[in-house]
Amino acid sequence: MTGIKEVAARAGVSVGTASRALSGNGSVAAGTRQRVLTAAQQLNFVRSYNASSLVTGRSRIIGVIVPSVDRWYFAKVVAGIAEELITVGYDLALYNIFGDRDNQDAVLEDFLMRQRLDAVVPVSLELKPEELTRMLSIRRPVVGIGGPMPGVPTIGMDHFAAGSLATAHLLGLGHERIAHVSGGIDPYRDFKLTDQRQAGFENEMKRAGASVRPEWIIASDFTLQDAYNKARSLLAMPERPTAVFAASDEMAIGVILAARDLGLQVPHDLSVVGIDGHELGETFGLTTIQQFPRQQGQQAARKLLQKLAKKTVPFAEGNETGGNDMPTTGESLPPDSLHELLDTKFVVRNSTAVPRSRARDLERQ
Amino acid sequence: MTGIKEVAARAGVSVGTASRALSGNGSVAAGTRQRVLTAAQQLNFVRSYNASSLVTGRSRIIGVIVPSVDRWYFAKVVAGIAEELITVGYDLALYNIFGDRDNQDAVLEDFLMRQRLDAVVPVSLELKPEELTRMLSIRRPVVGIGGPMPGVPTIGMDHFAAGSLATAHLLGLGHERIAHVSGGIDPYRDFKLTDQRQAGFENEMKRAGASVRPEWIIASDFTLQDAYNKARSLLAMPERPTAVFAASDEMAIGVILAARDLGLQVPHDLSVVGIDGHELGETFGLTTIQQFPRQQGQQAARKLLQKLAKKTVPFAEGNETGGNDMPTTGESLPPDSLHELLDTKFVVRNSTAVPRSRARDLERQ
DNA sequence: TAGGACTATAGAAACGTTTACAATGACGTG
DNA sequence: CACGTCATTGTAAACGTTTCTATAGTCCTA
Repeated sequence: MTGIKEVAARAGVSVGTASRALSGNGSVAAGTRQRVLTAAQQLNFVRSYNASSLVTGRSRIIGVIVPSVDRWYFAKVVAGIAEELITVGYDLALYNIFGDRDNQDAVLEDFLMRQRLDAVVPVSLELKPEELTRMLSIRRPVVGIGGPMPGVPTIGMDHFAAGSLATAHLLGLGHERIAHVSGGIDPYRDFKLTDQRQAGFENEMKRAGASVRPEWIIASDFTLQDAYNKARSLLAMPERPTAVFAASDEMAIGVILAARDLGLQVPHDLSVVGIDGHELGETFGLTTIQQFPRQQGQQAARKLLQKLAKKTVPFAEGNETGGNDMPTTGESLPPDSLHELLDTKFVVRNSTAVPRSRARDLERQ
Repeated sequence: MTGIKEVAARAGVSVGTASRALSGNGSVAAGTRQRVLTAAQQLNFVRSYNASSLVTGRSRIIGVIVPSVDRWYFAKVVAGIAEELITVGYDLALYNIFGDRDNQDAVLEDFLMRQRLDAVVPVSLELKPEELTRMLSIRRPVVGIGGPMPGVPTIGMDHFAAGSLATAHLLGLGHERIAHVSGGIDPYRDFKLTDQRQAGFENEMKRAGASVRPEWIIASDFTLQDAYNKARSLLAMPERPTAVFAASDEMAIGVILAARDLGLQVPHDLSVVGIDGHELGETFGLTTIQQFPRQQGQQAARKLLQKLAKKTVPFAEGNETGGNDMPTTGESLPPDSLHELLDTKFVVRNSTAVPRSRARDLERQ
């Protein structure tokens, strides 16, 4: 194993000088640096990250905690973070929680504490206050993705606004009997996003004077399959909605498939809106509110790297500068400069239309 | 920062003893161990992984290299590996190549060399011989997932057998005009799996005396969207196949959707088979050959951990013992004990049936 | 009871870097 | 010309563990 000692020896300098030449810290005469560099190259020297981590206290590893990498959203987020980190030579340590609280606790205890992470990106993690405290106690920068976390900068989208927008779109087309498929069961039970999207829906309905029927609020789990099954039941009822707002594209497509299998025509018999911007939506012509998880990941990573750059690593930040010019879509969330909302894009395709009854009325005129 | 020194002091022992008590290596009196343990707990001690990595030479980090985490197969594989590693306290460093050769090179150079990985899992990586040599030169265990790699143990499925099986199923139903949608374009151009699945198809067709029409071999990219588009062209032709074997479920579903949109009935006008076991397949009633990427990941991880357990880390292994009782589905690959083939499961649902013409014949009898 | 085989412990030397400190010399300024 | 400043370098002390070596004690057996 060829270490920095050998390099120094070959270049005829001390290890200190060699280290300075190699790392770029401290001043080294141009000629000397060159000699060290070529010596290193000739010896095929690679610096031991362990050793330098030990003394510098920074590992160049960033932890990413996700509920489940194999879900569309999380996979994209991880890809975004990875994309950003790879360019600057940081490693990405992935912790997959599987929506399991025990796992989550284990991860928080076992890994975050092992001083080996320079920073952490919790994504869509619903932490209890004491867990949050624990996470912050490692005194490393934390940038979350998903919902806001007290005292932690986060990147996300405006769920309430998205719910409102989707609903307003349907109402605007003339729909009054609108169902909502939410993602609130099992592993995602206490995800705030579910409540917020639903709140946006209900709020908009109320504003328009449309009634929200409890039996038309369907709790699903973000999977196409489950939404399909539940939509079949819903749409088979004697009285059915003319439109469905699903809290995710996958669920929306489940609804579309269920409708098709029941012989209903989308959008004429049933309009469907989703949220996400899932690739599947293109093929199905799904009207949706696109978010950009990959960019959320990138943005979080950039924010983190920026924090890492200024060596000062505060425990928890009261308030941040320079975060106030962000696009705060709608007035749904209190202006919290810690929680950065990324823009979404409303994409109207042909899964939504004027309801059949209304269309007849219009023709008649 | 409370280190092992403080713990030792509080327990009234030397650091050596404290280390032995905490790590479980070497002998420590039961009472002493207990005292050390409680001291550690009281001081909230957490061992510095950097320091111990430095001296032991093992980092407890395993690198996983995937083309793109946000693809179904890779996400599942990563989840499987993560699941296995989390239980034994290993960290997972994720390298997302994005199907980009430059990135791939950068990763190989920058990361594998940084002695910080205890082992590497390349998944579906097509390496040039010199790259393979380089990867093995880090003298750490390597277990691949996907195709076989010379000198490296790998986990995968039998692509040729799957191609044969899918085709035989269609032929068995009476189909003769069968098209194949393969996954051979752009980022996946030189994936061996594409060729093998196609070879299985062609071989089986030949055996049955059915003709393989070049214009019915469609190169796609594993995405639903692209397969949908290409299938629309294919199925709109005056003469069209009665069945399609797609090299992945996502593409198969793209074909089904295209057929539906053209007014064709699946399975009566068109039978479709896929490969994968994608969850979407359930909703579409897709006949498919299931593979289990998550289990492939787990298996690879287990194999790796096992290698890691016996400290001896060979450079490259000529041959392995204990790997010969594996399920070698079909006679498609030379029996190579390094390449472990995991079982697949043929799931017949209702996207395949006797072709309409044949059905009429049968009725007539 | 003497000797050997263990067990439990302390002490100190690694592991491979970075960096604080000190020393040297060159250069510019009053 | 003397002195301060600055750039360059060497030396050695960290960083926080693990593990090797040595020593003292304990127990068993011949």
